[in-house]
Amino acid sequence: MLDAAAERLVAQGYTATTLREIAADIGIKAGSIYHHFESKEDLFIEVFSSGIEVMVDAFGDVDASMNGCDPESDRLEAHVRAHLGALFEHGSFTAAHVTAFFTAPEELRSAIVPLRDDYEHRWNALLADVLPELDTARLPIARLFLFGAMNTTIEWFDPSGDLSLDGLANLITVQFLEGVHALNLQRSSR
Amino acid sequence: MLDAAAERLVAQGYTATTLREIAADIGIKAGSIYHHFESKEDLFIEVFSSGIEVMVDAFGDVDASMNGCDPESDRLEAHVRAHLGALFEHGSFTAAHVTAFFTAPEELRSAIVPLRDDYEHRWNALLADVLPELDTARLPIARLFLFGAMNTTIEWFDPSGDLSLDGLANLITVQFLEGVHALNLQRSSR
DNA sequence: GCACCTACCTAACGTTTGTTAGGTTGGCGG
DNA sequence: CCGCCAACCTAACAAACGTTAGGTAGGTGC
Repeated sequence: MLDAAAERLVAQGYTATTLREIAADIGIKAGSIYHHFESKEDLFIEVFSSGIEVMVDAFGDVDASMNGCDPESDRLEAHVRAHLGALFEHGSFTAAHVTAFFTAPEELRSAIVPLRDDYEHRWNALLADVLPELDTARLPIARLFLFGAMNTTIEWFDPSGDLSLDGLANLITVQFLEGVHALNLQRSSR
Repeated sequence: MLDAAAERLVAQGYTATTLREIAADIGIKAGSIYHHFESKEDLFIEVFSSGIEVMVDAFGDVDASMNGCDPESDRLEAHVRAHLGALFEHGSFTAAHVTAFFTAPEELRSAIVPLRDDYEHRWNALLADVLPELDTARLPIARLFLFGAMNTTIEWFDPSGDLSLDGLANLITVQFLEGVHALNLQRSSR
């Protein structure tokens, strides 16, 4: 049922997704949803936080399997791969979160923001490790660049096409790292 | 009225934006909208195509003022600056298009897609000029990377903050160009 | 076999939505 | 001064929405 809700979210956004549709998708009636959730908002809070949980878990797995000995760029690439994996390989929860979060009402969003912040802080810490030469004030911007590159892939990337998820992760990582590197050179030479 | 509709679109998405809200914003009643547009869908088709028109006009202005003699990287940066200008300096039309397009029903979207394609083709041609060494098969992906970087700025960039739009355009352009350059080196050395 | 609980259903409620038919106003052209 | 038309209004319509009250089927524990 959470799965069905997530898929509808990706396709239609929050307001356009009706409880009757979700109920029909899983073969029950709309009223029965209220036996499991208190309200529509409550249901989608669960969907959105599951989306973050998938990302956080993927992040933690990479952290556990690569404890510092690899080159930093490989570590970053593994995390990029994990984030893309959360988007494309673990149901629609993360995809729903990335595409539909801003279509949800404000009250719902503010219940989710703390979880989002946690995930973003982890990435900030990671980027501070990988890019020690980067001005800390520029760190959030660098993260937003990387998130932008990763998250917009759901609008065009096809996992069954020529380019694999591994390949895409490598593309994004190299493009990002070299870009930031070039920016640093440009700034320090002025 | 189109302005009011665009602002609501950015804030709430398609389905959550009601005709009564738009009417109230400009001081009329909902029924009166039908004197100017045939339907809600019709109204928002106008909003979305205005959003593209702003982008296309900005693109054309840059093309007219920089006819080939500048270094290609400056030309690209000018186009990036123009795209960001369309997002932040010319009302909410383009912003509405970028944020809310996927929240609109399919029938509406398919009426807009041809205009979108036209704009994307222009960028493909531009990138082919600026990056002649890039494999043409990789060109659409490079464009999507660049679009991702530019378009996600509406979720975080504050034009009145420390970083100016000129500065942001430079950041994105350098990051993009160097990133693509590095990817080419990596591929050709294998 | 009785009580109980979970999971569902039916049927409706009040509200809001896009939309429409018909009426009112004010200004402009002749 | 009359006719006309654009721009707006009022008032309602059917449909769809989230939500709720009350009822039913089936399984479990005692």
